Amino acid sequence: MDSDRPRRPTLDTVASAVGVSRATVSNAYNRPDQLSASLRTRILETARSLGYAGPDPVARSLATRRNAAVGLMLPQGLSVAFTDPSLSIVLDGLASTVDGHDHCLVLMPGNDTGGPRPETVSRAQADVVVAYSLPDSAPALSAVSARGLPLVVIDQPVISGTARVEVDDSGGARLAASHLLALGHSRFGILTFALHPDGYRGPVSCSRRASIPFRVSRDRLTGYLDALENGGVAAENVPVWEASGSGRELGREGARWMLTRTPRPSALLCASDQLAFGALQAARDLGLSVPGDVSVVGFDDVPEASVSDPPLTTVRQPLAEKGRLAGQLALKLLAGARPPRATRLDVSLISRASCAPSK
Amino acid sequence: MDSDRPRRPTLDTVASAVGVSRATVSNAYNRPDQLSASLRTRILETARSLGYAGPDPVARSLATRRNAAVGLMLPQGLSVAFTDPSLSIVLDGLASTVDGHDHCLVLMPGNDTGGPRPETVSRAQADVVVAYSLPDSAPALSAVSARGLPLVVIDQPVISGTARVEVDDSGGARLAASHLLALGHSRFGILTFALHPDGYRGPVSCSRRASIPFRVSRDRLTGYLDALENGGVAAENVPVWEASGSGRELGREGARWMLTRTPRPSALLCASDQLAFGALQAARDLGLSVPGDVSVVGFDDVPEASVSDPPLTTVRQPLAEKGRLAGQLALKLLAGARPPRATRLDVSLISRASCAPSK
DNA sequence: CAGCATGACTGAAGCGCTTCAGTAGATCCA
DNA sequence: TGGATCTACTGAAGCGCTTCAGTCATGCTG
Repeated sequence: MDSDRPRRPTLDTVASAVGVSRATVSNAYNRPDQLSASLRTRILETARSLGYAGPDPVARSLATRRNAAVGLMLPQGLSVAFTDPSLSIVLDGLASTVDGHDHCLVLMPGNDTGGPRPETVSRAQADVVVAYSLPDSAPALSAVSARGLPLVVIDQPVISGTARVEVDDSGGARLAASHLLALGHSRFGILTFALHPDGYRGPVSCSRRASIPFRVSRDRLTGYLDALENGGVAAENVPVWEASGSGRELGREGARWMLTRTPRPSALLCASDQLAFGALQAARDLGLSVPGDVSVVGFDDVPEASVSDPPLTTVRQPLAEKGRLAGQLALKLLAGARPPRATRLDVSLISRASCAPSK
Repeated sequence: MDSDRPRRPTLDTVASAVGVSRATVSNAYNRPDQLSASLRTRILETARSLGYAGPDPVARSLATRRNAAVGLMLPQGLSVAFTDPSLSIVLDGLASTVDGHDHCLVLMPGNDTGGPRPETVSRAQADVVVAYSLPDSAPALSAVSARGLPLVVIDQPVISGTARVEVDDSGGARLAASHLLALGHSRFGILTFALHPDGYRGPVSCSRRASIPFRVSRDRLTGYLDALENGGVAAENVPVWEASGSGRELGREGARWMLTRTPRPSALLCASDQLAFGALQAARDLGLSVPGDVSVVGFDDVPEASVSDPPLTTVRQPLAEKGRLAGQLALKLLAGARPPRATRLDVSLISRASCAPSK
């Protein structure tokens, strides 16, 4: 307020105000043991009175070559992403791990191409990146490796040199399908979320079932179909509906289609709990009883599954754990560790009231 | 493992490989018009072949003194935050605006104190910060001003020198309450989300109604009560339940309490649609018909409100617009604009099937 | 009291990039 | 032909901080 410009104070400002070297002021903030306690308080007080808010994070990052930030790449825009409770839970595990270690989370929302733009990636101030369920060979992935940043992938296929945490999706799907087979069902319908990053929603043709870039969708779908084949149900006879996302309304739409077909399926396999909740609603809309007229299985076991009407039979995966683990891996890579072999988390079938024996 | 890692190439590496100055390489990336097209491609190709992924974002930020990142401060951890669809929508508006202008979003999740830790704030590499519905006088807010960063607040009280976007919460609440009064109701119950950042949930005592630090909760609550007083219903006779957040389950719990009181309210005013959905569920649990036995009004008008069972009468606020506006304001502040006066968005009552005349 | 740790602080070399005032040569116009 | 104007590129000064090899008193040991 007195000099030429209201330039923000820097380390130098403080240093010369106190009459010490810049290094000492830096130490006051970063290595309290390197100077006497009295000098330190003097420095900190002067800093406060000058309106110096501590070392500039960017300059610090440049000097230390560390950002204290982990980037998160999402397959879609944020609203789509956050409407999905299973993602929220994973994210929360990730964020709290990362925040607990004084690291920030930098969001890189995806767009239509199934992931963040490469430029977004190359401008992001992060020193490790977590990719959540991107389609195979998303451009964002190569952008990360071009920058030489360590990468943790969640729910993705193998990319060499990266850490990975995943879940046994096809095993879980088989669990679900086998459960329904054991209950005597023989007319099935499958509700899945996006198989391709093109926004399509509707019945799934054969050609569309080939070369699915989203690993999770692919594994769950093939898990269902494999188990059904083993149970004597031919894949051709199983209608599949692809929703463009995992929203409840999308599930409702798909289930409506499914439940108004002839013959009507007696059991619905849903690739997520959200889709299953939508299916529950669709059944209600049509005056069908669950599980009286139709059985429904979900996937994820989000908290609401235990209190829905009826409570949902579903495949549990440890969502929070997944996020936490990804966060820990990211921090380890940051500390210089080599990427460990993939961690695979277990799934299990949680049987509730949305399934009943076939009549 | 820390040994001779091949140092990443820098601008210098590329410059001397091509045989030009560093400035020219920089221009190749940032000001294509400053050099001949042929030289530019030669530089870019050499860069690629050297494995140079473009200017380092941190160094660039230091030199330009801009981060191309906006920070977002949230009142709570991410899962709580993202479970709330209204927040998701706001966030999406914000994120897409910001991403569309090549800016990243840096997340600063809150903790128990009702906002991010001050250290998180002072280390964040953002050059403008958006605060979403923090409690009055959260420490994070002073941390922002200590750093001299421009600030945009959403749903907050006035903080001088900041931009602000808000909604007429008390007006909306009055709309909702007046609607029910007009339908002849006289026994009310109010379901609100957190009034204080202490995790409490349960009935709200008088002392707790004083000095509520969350502006939104405060305005909606007083809006309801004002309108009811005007309609001849004394505030003392209106039970209020405070949920610790805005989750559906929390609403269900509160509504159960409300609907099992004697006398039973004939109308429930809910501070969010999520709480209202929970109330719908609670009514169903208790075998009560909505709106036959009890009328329910929400707040927000999230997409699901139009398809719930029954469709929800609610107060609409332009959520996506709120986020978009906040993003635009942030970008403007970044461009050097002075904080404009607060933008207040309109609300309106959307009448659906969850309310009926009192019997 | 020589010899030697120890504690407290400093100087200066970066970290990788942007930017701006120049400069050298080519082009143009009269 | 002689300036004026362009075009294409360069040199060097930062941006604000960390860090590491010193320096210099001071206290401790035998």
